[in-house]
Amino acid sequence: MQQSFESLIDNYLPGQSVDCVIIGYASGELKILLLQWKATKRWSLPGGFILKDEDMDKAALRILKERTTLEFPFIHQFYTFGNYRRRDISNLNKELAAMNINSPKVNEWFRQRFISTGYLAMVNLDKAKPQPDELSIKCDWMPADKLPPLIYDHNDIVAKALEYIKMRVHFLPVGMTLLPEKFTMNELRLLYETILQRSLDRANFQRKMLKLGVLIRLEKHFAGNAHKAPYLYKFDKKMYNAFQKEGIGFV
Amino acid sequence: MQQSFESLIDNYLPGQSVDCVIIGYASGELKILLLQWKATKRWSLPGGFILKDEDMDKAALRILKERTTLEFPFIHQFYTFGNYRRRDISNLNKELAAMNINSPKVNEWFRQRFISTGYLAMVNLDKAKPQPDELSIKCDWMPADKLPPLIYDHNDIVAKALEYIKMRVHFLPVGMTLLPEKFTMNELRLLYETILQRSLDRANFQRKMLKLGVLIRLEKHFAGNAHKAPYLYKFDKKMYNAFQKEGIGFV
DNA sequence: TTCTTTTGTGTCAAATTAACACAATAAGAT
DNA sequence: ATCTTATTGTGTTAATTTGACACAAAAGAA
Repeated sequence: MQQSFESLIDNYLPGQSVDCVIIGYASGELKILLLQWKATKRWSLPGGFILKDEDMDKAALRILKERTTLEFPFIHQFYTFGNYRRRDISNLNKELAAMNINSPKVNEWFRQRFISTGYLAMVNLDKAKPQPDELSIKCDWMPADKLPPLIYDHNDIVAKALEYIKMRVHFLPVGMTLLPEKFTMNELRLLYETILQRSLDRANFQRKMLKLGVLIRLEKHFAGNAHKAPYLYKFDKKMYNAFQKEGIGFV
Repeated sequence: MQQSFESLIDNYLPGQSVDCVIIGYASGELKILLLQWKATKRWSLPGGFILKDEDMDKAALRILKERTTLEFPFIHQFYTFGNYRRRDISNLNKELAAMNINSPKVNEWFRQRFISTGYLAMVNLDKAKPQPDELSIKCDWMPADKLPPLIYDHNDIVAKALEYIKMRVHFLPVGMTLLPEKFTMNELRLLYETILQRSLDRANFQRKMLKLGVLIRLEKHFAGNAHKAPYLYKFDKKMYNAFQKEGIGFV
């Protein structure tokens, strides 16, 4: 590993990184995909570097794919973090030593100042299979509202991402990649409530969503419960995409 | 200049830049501050580089101050442009030659790939005094809706900035730095119409703005016209700031 | 059957929006 | 002084949206 990363360094743009906030959703909770580093046991966002001939967006997609083995139809760049002291590297030597890395080149690489751009991706937890990389001990989903302390400014990055998705949900449909293919109106509303951190009136939410025109009603879903069976819905991809492309759909 | 920039290069983060979209407002038009380069006569946004020990936000403020000799109470980072081929440097040699720059170091600097973060600032045109720098022939306000072709991807950067301010104006007060200290309700509404690119009902706009609570009504303004004199208003800075700090004031 | 729980839709007041109305008024014209 | 013109501040009213709650239908268990 040590060798391989050292040899890769020359392919990357120095000083630039991408950090991905991968949001998943399960059992009424937003989860964030985190890595735990072998050496330090500290948690961080999955991130990576940009190849010298690679668009930054493409780098984000590549990194996302590496971590989740999924393709993402939508990713959202939400902010770039450029504070001088955003990364605390005071323990870098120890950390690299603990990883058995003694290459001066690698040391120098991580010692640089990095400006990092945050990308948000959303994924259905059933589909995403976290893949810890060689430097990480674990790769796990953690509840967004009680994350452990993360390295550098990664807690700030997550906070910005959550703020960003909260903003989006106010005027754009959200859920395509967070929910399974078919879902009930209740599941969709619970997702919205989780994102917005407040409860929404069931009746009014349903009316509003149906009126928007991004949902297609499917067959009923008999869950075996002793009560009326809800309809299943799926997103009307054309409408959903149209909304996404409109960008911030004001005016 | 050539010498001085060459000597400055070592102080800057390589591959990183900041581009500023400085929006001004006058006579019912949004204007963008542009520079015209001596050598190529081509127009560009005012931009600059980030000092190695400088926060990126601070770099944006510094660059803005250099161009306008103003302090900005608010700047807004809106997007980071990281496409591999965003800068066309095919004529770089000619351009540098035309500027009498033959330093290989400077050549190499501009030949790098840059990832650039866009910052938006808004300024009252009466106050801002454009300062062409040594490499620029002109420094001028141009109407936002009919800009000349700009270098690199700067037209895209402006488009993103205009989209961003359009978004902001929907849920945050805008105008503090764009309008003079005192203004009429009509002037404020015209600004909003210019940003949103559509007309707004005069009566309803007035009611809504007053209800928001960010305006303080001042004395009447007798313009010497043969009709009823309008009130002047100023922003209630406390309220205005509160709105800004709430960030994207959703819930 | 009856009971429990959840769903889809209904209702209705309150708030907001959109469109237009109109008297008040500043200053020039008569 | 009075009339005229253009613009302003506020009023009105219908249409639409929002928020809160109501209620019958329905699925399965008791």
